[in-house]
Amino acid sequence: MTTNRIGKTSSSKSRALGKVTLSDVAARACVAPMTASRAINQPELVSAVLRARVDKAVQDLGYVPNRAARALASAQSKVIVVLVPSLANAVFTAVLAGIQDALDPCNYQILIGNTRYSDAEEEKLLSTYMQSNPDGILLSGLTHSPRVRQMLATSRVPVVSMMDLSPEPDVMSVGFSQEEAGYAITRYLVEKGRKRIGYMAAQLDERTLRRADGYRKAMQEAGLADPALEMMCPQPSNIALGAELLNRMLDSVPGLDAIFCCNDDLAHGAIFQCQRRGIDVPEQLAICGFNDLPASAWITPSVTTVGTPLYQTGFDAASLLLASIRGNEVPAQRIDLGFTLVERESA
Amino acid sequence: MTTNRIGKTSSSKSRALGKVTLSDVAARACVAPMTASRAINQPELVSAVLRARVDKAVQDLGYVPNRAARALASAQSKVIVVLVPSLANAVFTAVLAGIQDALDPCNYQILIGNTRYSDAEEEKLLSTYMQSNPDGILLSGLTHSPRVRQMLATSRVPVVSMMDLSPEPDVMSVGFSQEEAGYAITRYLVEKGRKRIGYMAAQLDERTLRRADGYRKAMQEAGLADPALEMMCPQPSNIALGAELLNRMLDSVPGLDAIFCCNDDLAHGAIFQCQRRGIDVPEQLAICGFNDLPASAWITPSVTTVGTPLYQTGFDAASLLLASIRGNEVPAQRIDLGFTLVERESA
DNA sequence: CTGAAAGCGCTTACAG
DNA sequence: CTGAAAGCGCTTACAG
Repeated sequence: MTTNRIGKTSSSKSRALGKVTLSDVAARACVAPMTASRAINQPELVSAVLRARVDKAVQDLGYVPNRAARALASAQSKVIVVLVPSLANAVFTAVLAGIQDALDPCNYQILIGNTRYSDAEEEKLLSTYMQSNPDGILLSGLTHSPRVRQMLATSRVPVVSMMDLSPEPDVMSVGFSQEEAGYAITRYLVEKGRKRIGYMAAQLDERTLRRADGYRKAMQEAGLADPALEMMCPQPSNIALGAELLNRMLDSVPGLDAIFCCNDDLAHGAIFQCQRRGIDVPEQLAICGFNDLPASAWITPSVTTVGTPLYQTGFDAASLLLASIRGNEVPAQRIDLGFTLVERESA
Repeated sequence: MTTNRIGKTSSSKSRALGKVTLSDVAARACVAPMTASRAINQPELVSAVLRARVDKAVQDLGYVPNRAARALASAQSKVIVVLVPSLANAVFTAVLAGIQDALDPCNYQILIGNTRYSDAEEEKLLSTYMQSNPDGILLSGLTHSPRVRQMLATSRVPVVSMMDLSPEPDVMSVGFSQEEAGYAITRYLVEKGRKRIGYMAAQLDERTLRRADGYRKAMQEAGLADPALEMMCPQPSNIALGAELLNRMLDSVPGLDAIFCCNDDLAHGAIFQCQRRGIDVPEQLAICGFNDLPASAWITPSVTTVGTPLYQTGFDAASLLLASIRGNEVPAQRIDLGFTLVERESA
């Protein structure tokens, strides 16, 4: 009941935070700091009486453990670093939701880094986050700069790559084959009888390029390949760019009758622009997207696209990382979550 | 050139991370640890000769500072906590982008917490993050649970609230008046001659409710108020819900000739559904959104909405927090960034 | 089940 | 400009 601090030991001398420490709790509970520590972190190892005294002291004093001190003493940070190339892109916020749900029960602190599709940013973020001695790292994609690879290697911290599958057996990865997905959707258009199928890509990150590989493979097999059909644009992907690139492709590619957009944003922009220009989709021009973002089901015409396991990728990648951190039998080094073809009105 | 570790002192006994420490660097550079620390953190205080020796040792050894140790010794975490109610919502990723840009040069570590619009989650996240002794906190919104307010008060950490303006003089806040914005867009519809103006809201977070206040005020002033015009739905906001709520409002509100949607997602869904049902927007039904998300300019009809200073809110809130942390003259406790009416085709 | 000692890796505060 | 000492708040490793 009483709230005056009996036995407060931490002097308010110099560097202290002036906060309640474990020693304060211990003093008030009349136990050793060690016992207070156990009562809080491994209560089953402490007798009921002392545990109750410590609990009460924690309450009375409003004790908040100091994470830095614990990390230092235990050499365990309870930090997991997640690096994504974008937060503006709904793709990665969906992945993040899965990660959060998987990590939530385990009391890890998640350090989210936004690399903005830049190797230099990734290096900078990683080297900063390495100072926190993360217990594990979640990375987007398979290809990284030499410096990043080196930091990862020397740190010996478990790493799981998300979004694509690694061919290397010792790399943990969760996602699906970007190339196969690109192949599948192109194949779909070919089977619909389309002949002049364009590929509209932005950002040109590694996933976009893998999808392009799949696209090319399908086009070659069908005898429809033509470099003029590819519109590769390094700018960030968004709706406005989709509209612009549609104009450009229409101008530069004679006979164009279908477009595979490397993501849904671009497809939305292309479809909106077709509406404005009075181009009938899919009659005159079939348009496909990628990732099946929420709007794709609602736009008129609704968007044929590739459904990708975004949330599940995050969830499974985090779970795999957790297993690896705990030294458990890792269920699989490589989790292929697959993808689905979502057939709608636009193609 | 040589890379064998002369003078490596950290024994690989028990708890150590087995990593290179400041002492290792100091030993290799033949200086005291203190000097090595200075050479790294305040190089201007160290002679050029020693600085060079330390730099070389850092390079040779691949030294990575231990953030936990520094935090503990200096009582400064260099951590800033950011709590947002959603990451799926583009509104908050835009705010986050501003925060990142403002904090980027200052070497702060950003801890992003997703409260999922839940007070309980907010409490849990905050109490976890408090263990990191943050130097500052960025919060979304003005209203928080008693426990959150208490944690904030006892910690004495600087806090800036984002998204709305606080009436209290001692609360730092950056954003704009949600109520005035709701009033302004409703007023706009009134002046367009609309009589039966509905309010479509989801999530029902505090901002949505303030906008409702503004809506009601405008409707009352115009003598058009009618509770039947309000569709308040606590579910999370998204396009699908916008479509569904449109159906419900059309069924339940006779004579409805306009809708102010509490955000653009809802407006998009409503417009898509109107397209499907063959309802002419804005001829038969005017539709307005809120926040001016990228798609709003591209949908047909393009969406009349309220442009809000999302990025700038994040940037200015972070800057204000930084100033407050540094104990600088805080330029203003309350930064009103205003909003704009974006007139397009849908209303 | 409980606790005294030592130490995690760094920085503050001081002395030279 | 440089450094020896002490300490940040906690946990490991050990002893009882």
